[in-house]
Amino acid sequence: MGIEKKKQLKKQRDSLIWAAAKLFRRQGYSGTGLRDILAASGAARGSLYHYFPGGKEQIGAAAVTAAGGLVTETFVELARQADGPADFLRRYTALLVGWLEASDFRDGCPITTTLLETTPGSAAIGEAGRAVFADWQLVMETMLAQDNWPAVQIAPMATAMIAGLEGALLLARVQGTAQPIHDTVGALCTLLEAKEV
Amino acid sequence: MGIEKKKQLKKQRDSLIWAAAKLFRRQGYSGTGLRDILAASGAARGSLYHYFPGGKEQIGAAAVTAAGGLVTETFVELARQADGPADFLRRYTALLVGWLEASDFRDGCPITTTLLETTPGSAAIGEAGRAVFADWQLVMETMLAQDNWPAVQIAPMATAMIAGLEGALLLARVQGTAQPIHDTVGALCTLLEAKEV
DNA sequence: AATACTATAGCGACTGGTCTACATAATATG
DNA sequence: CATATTATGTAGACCAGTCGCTATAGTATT
Repeated sequence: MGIEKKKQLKKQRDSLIWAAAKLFRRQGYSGTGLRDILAASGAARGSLYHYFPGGKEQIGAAAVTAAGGLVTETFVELARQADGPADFLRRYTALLVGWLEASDFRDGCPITTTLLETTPGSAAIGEAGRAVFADWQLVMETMLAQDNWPAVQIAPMATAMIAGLEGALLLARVQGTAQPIHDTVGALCTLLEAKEV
Repeated sequence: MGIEKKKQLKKQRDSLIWAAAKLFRRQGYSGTGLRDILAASGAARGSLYHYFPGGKEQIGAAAVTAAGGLVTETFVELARQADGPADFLRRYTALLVGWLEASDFRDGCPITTTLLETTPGSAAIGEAGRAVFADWQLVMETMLAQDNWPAVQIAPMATAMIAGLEGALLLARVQGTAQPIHDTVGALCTLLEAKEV
């Protein structure tokens, strides 16, 4: 009972984190005020500083960790279902394009903007971001290893996959089209299916 | 004489634009105040609103156009010197890594952060960004065409090159290492040199 | 004399952060 | 079991500082 109660109580905390993550994704870190987060989550100012005595920076780091972690979970689940890295990318593309179009290309990567704004100014947010990228990298590397890629090619190829996705997402948002994602993923898949790197 | 004089007078305007571009690149759009730009350029507030009656949004768009245009010029010059797209990427990588290390990974892409923050909120900045990306795309496509790529592959491959560079630059800044750039460019070069897409 | 440009004071709105008052919950003590 | 006591969490007023922007006075250029 105590545990469930605690979970209930932590609901306010979670609500704050997710409200912050959504707002940071759309308007960036500096462009989002604590008042926006408070209004979106319905919490009071006192609650925010109770759960996050470190203020905006701390909730920023928590939002990066939470939103990045959700992407990691999606990656892991998709990697489990997919038949190799190229199939993984195609499946993720389908999801990604769906989200983009549903939000009219407003919702991009939930951590990129915040990280670009706060690197290297905030050590806490930067560290959260590096941890997320490391998780993503691990998922990709595991997939490539299971696809029998030569050991020395695994890490670089995994990085190229993440970089390609991030860059394509940026272009897609700015241009308001999913085309950059299809083009970039197409190129990555060519590379992944050739395998003779 | 009149023309030169006008150029002289426009120096304040240019100074404002470049001060803005540098600050936006490091701290983002929302994170940079007009006071910062004024202080960095040495101009007075009145001058800013004289040259940019549209205020922050207008100087933001001008900064994107100017900084993006400088990158375009670098691309064009490098494309002229390089022996094909893969060589182009390797040469640009050398430059990029040099700039990154010289700034301790503080100076990334001069337009990415601003665009992510203001898309789709600001039509003017978004339009400036799309124009820059279109220029970059044209440079890449021209290079691929000269390298005798099949017509249908040219546009997607050009997009993938830009996306890869942008994503790698993001990862490099956050991780404080040039490795993501080397890895991503390596993968792109493999693709470019195979050509059997 | 007219135009182009500079300089600064000041506006209302908003920033992140602090502080105190208060409600609720868990624990301790008779 | 009932009542004190201490954590825990909520609520909002308030602060100094900064935001983008406007208005006005002044200087320089043509």
